[in-house]
Amino acid sequence: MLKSRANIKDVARRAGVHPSTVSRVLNPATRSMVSEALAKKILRIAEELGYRRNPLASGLRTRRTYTVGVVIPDITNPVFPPIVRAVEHALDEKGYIAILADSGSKRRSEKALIENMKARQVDGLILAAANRKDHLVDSCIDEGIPVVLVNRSVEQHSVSAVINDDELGIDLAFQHLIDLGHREIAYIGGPQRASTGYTRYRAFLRSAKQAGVNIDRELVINAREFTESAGQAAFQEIARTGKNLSAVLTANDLLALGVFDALDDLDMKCPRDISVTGFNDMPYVDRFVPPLTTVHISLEELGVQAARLLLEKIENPDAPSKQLRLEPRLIVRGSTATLNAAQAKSGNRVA
Amino acid sequence: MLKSRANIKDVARRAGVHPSTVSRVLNPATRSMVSEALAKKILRIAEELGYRRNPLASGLRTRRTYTVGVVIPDITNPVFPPIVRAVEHALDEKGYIAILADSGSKRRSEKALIENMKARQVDGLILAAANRKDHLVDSCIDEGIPVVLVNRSVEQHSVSAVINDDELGIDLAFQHLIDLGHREIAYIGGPQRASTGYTRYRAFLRSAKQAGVNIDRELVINAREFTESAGQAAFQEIARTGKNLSAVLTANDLLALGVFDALDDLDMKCPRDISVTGFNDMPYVDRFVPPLTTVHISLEELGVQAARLLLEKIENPDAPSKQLRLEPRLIVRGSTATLNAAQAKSGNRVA
DNA sequence: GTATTCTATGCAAACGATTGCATAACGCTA
DNA sequence: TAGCGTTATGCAATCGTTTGCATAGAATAC
Repeated sequence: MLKSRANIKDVARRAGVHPSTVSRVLNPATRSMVSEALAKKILRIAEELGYRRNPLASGLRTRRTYTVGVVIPDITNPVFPPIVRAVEHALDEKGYIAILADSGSKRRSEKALIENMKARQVDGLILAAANRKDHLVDSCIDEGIPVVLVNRSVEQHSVSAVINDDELGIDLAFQHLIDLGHREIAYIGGPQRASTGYTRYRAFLRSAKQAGVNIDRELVINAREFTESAGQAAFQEIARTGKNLSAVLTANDLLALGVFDALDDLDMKCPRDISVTGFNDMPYVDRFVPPLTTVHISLEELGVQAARLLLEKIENPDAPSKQLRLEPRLIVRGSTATLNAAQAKSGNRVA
Repeated sequence: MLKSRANIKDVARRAGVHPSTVSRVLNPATRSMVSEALAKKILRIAEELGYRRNPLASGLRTRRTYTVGVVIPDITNPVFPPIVRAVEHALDEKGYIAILADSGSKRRSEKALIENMKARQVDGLILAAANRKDHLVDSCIDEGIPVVLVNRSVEQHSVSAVINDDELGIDLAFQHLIDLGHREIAYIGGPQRASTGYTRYRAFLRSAKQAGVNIDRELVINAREFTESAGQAAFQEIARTGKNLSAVLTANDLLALGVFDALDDLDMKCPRDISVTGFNDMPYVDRFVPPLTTVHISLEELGVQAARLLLEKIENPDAPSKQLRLEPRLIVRGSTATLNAAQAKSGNRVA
């Protein structure tokens, strides 16, 4: 990195003023402290020299770096790119940059990532992988670092978050299956340490109860991770019970894809033999075999609102934390179908 | 951001030494300048206090921020997340962070993004959206900023890049179609300002010439962008010619998806009526209707090597630039089929 | 014991930008 | 013109870290 860029001293030298005057002119909040004629002259010279403030330097002094750490569990999970893009664009509009960290599945690594970001004096953090009980989130709050969670919440309610109405989403999917005539419904959920996994599971049980449908607990499995392979394994486990079922409601789209894979292995067809629903409406699920019926959440809105909440928190640290709950909707595609006569008579003994 | 973190002065005070001594101990390259006993004491205290170096401060002094700018055109294009993840992981292993910028389709915005990164003294840039003639790349090189291009190259050969052997990839796809008996082959390419668009187009023409196949130039269209909608529009334009064809070779997977959409609109089936090939093997193409035959490139390897090349360039700025060319391979799935008798007889007059 | 050489540590300045305080300059009034 | 009040600008220190130079202290040789 060559020293080829103009700095404040260069501008000051050419304008024949002190660097502090240049600084005051370049900051709109202090510009009125300088005479208008001189301010104009300084602004012109700064532009001629292509001067750009160095946020490293100013951040050292002001403790504001215009930097936000964005920690996600897996950028290749199609749910996250739209979120990240929306976050990055919203931050950029306000002069902030996003430092991206993909934590993978290792929590220890995430601790290091966050420490790294703290050392760099990030102005705040957007976290997409918090656990319901999350020491990392706790410690950031304790240190006064603004934090916003995306699509997750923690049990400590003083943390800002943008989430979806998971209860409504699961209920929409459940009612859809009921309306199609399904009664023997399996559930494949996600890890219970995540609020989405926990809330969607409880919502499933409640929807069933409210619909007066008796759920066979052997048909309810919470997978270790929200992945295709975990979904596949969970369905295989359900298949081994030999129980009757005609539909599977899953806690996210990747789990549903895993169910598709398992059905392929068993020479079964969705939705002919088993109807399947997902959650998230991640990109491209409309192109799958079959196109996935799923609960749509607005990924972009998640990102935009997360960035907005965080910027507010940065500007006004003492303001109370907010939870924004977005409303999902059901998108019916080809993975769910009316319970047919053959299914109703013998069920689908998947063994 | 509260001032709650230990700094070098805190460590020095507790150790009873000067801050410069602490600095020397904490840098492995200068540790031997301090006595072993004192070094051990300082390291222990630094750990007790949870000290972390602040790269903003050290970067100001040393002009090394351990920060890399990563500029991509669209994080929601499934080709990029695996690349970004690989980049981010490789950088993280060496103590660098990735500043992510998603430029969208606006070149002006990209100029601002890069200027923003320069102001923050990034140690280098990884660019995934360079044009063949690219003033932004030129200016970075002129300023001595290390740059590595991903999946793109520029005509100025002194720029480091990780690319794929596009000629081989296109030839593999072309030969595959020839082997299946296709002779009336359309081509939908990408923007010619991108090296991938240009090189794949020329490779298509050359493969046809070498195979002794006469290509109808009305069946060759280079789209404005590498998007589904551009691919769809391009195929619609080809359909309007009323020319016979039995296969479409596209320059990337998104264009191929656009062709799928256009075929749906025309009540035609792939591969029954038209075989289609893509390029990149982006995630999930194996789940589409039909599963896409495509040229596989290793996205993760692109990212890993880009990060590696850049780190080398940062460490050794005067070393000659390198181009790394990765070998693609064909993945045959369900979007291509043998030319059938009915097709061969009447061709597919798509009008 | 004294002089010389080597080693370990401290000092001060640098990096780029900001800001509280001091004061020079300007404007107004008697 | 002198005195007072206000405004505009400069000064110096800060932020956290690094590093060339100076020198105190230790070790060695005579």
